Amino acid sequence: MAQQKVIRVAVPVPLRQLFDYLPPPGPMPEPGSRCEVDFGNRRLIGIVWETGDAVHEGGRIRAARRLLDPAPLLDADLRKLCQRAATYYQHPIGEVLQTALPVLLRQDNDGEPPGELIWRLTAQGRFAEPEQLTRAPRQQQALIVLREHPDGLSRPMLTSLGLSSPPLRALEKKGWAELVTDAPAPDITANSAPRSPLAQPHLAPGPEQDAAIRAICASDHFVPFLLDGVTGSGKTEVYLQAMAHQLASGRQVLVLVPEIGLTPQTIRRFRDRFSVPVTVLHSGLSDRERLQAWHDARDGRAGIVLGTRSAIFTPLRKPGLIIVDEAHDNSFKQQDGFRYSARDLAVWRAQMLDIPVVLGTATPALETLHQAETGRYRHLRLTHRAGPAKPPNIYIEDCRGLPADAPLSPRSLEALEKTLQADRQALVFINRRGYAPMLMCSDCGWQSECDRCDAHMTWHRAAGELRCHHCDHRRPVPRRCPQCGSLHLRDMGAGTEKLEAVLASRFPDARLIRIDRDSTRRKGSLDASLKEIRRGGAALLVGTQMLAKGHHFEHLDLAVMLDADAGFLSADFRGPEHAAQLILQVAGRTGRSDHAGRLLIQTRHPDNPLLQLLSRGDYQRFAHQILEERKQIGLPPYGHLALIRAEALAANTAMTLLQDISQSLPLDSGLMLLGPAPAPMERRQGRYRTQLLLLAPTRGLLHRHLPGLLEAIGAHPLQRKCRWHLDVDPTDLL
DNA sequence: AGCACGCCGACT
DNA sequence: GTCGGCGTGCTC
Repeated sequence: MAQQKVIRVAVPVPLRQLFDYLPPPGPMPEPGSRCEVDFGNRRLIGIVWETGDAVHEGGRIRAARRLLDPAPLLDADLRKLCQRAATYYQHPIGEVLQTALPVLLRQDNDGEPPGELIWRLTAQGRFAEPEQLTRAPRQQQALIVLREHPDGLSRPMLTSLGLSSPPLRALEKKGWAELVTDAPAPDITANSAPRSPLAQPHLAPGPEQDAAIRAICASDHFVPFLLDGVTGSGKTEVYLQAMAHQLASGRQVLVLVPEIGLTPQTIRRFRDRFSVPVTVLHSGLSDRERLQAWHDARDGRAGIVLGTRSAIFTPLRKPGLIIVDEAHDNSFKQQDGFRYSARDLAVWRAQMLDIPVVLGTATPALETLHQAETGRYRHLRLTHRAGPAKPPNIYIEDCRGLPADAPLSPRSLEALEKTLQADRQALVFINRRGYAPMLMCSDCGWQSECDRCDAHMTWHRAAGELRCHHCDHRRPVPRRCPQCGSLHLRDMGAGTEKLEAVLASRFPDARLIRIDRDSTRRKGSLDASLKEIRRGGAALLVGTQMLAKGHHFEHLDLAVMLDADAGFLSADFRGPEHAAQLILQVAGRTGRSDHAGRLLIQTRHPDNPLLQLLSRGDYQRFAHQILEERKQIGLPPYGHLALIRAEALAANTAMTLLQDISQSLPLDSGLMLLGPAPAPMERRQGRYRTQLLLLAPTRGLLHRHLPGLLEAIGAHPLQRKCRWHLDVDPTDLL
């Protein structure tokens, strides 16, 4: 009898294997198609991963129920990417696919493009006059906008124009507007008459930009580029011109940006330059919109796909180029579940597609820089700011003599004052929300500690609460010390809220704008603040990372950075690298075309040689210094890391598990074990956390040991009492 | 991860 | 006498 044919299915369960099924009735399914299968006593939607011959070793083989897709949903390239990622990160393939597919395709949907929903005016609405709506300004605005776009507008477009649903619904009720399904846009990769993808002419590139553009456009095969350009050197213009080259020949471009970088300004810059459709994938999309975007990309209707981390899995009909902007940014690494690096996947995907990939940044991750310097990536440098702009000046402000309760030094205050007097804006950057990071009793020494974490609770003064920033546990601020009843409670340190108060009393007439997660919780309030800033005029901005990343402010002359020391003193070996990237990013936010900006770094370690290098704006030398240190101890990029974290409710469970596991490794393997040791914050959200770090001189050695290690954990009796995961190439060790 | 099976404590 | 606690094992 001939061998029975089976399909091997990737099922959405956390198991590192495929499951064999007999093919469902009908045509033999192709890899990449979804099918419904019985699994245990559940029914699941899996992806046919491969076909093969049945090997019956006792295990029964059930028949798949039905095939959902007549043609594969995932093309061969995307399957290869997912497979490689599953192997590399040792993550269950079924869960990798959950990340790669839009939610609606993980379910029993027909997989057909839904057609885009478009708002447009009805015949009646076209004769309506905005003056009739003076009492409903939002509806009036909606009516005006829709009048200007007779072909209608999609919800994402309306959102980007600042229109929300309620006023549109109100117009619909009046019979003036309607929601219709749009006819599909044309496939831009099809062989239509060649036309220019440009809606606006390019800017004239400088010599360095020109060289970079030529180099990228000259490669019609896989070449990884590091576009290493200081802030203001015009990386975006390089992207745009390289993109135009691809778009003109009917190829698509995939652009990845950090989570926080997907701002309306960025999107507008791409939309303004090109006449081809720009599809934006951001967290605000509904499942339906996400599915629509996925199809637009796959069917070639999207010329440019712009998105965050997970956009790396977008199918492309005819891909020509991949760009990763701010490629050093940590948000490209997923920090839970399937912990992939979208930056690394971008390079793999480009390699599989045999197309160029550009990693653009002013402060390359040391891994990336090392690849460029060893010749594996092509290093394109933009060393000058475009136009007459001068680089920002960075000053180290010695704060050793500063009293503990004064967050700003006299010199910083003076600089802020001068900036205000010049009718310009200044930013006070502090990476800490709330009023004060802890409350303390002057009499008995009690401190505001979280009962679930080894951390202090932050005083949020306006909210009248103590909050733990690690588990979000909240409680009212005690009036008396909970331990001794004393009334002498005082706050230690400063957060954005206190800075705001300090500045308000020092500069009572100044306009103050605070931007952090607390002040921007309400929808639209971030936009309102940004608008306020862009309006110009003297102002003091107080903010966290949120303000430092992704936005450029025209009127900002000065930045003061308050807690730069924390990064340099961090237990994470990448602390200084990340601190440097942040410092230069903040510095880059200052200045204007004819006037150099200024950054004051307040520090209690003014002699730190690394800080000295940064104050000269010399990231290259800073990076080489750190690379040299890493080389000595074999840390990345000279060595390769994997981290196993485990946590449990009881104090020693996770530690015992990891100890047993680490003993299962051969001693002479060449693998270096660091730990198991308690995590830097051992207790978090009521769980005790332990970690085991594996360091290997070669990637191969590291990866050879991972499957066995995971198997050992899976077989361990304590495994069920622990939550655990493996992080390959961890970026944050804390 | 789910989900069933299985074996010991306080209830209609 | 049963409902239900979560330990253990399995999923083609």
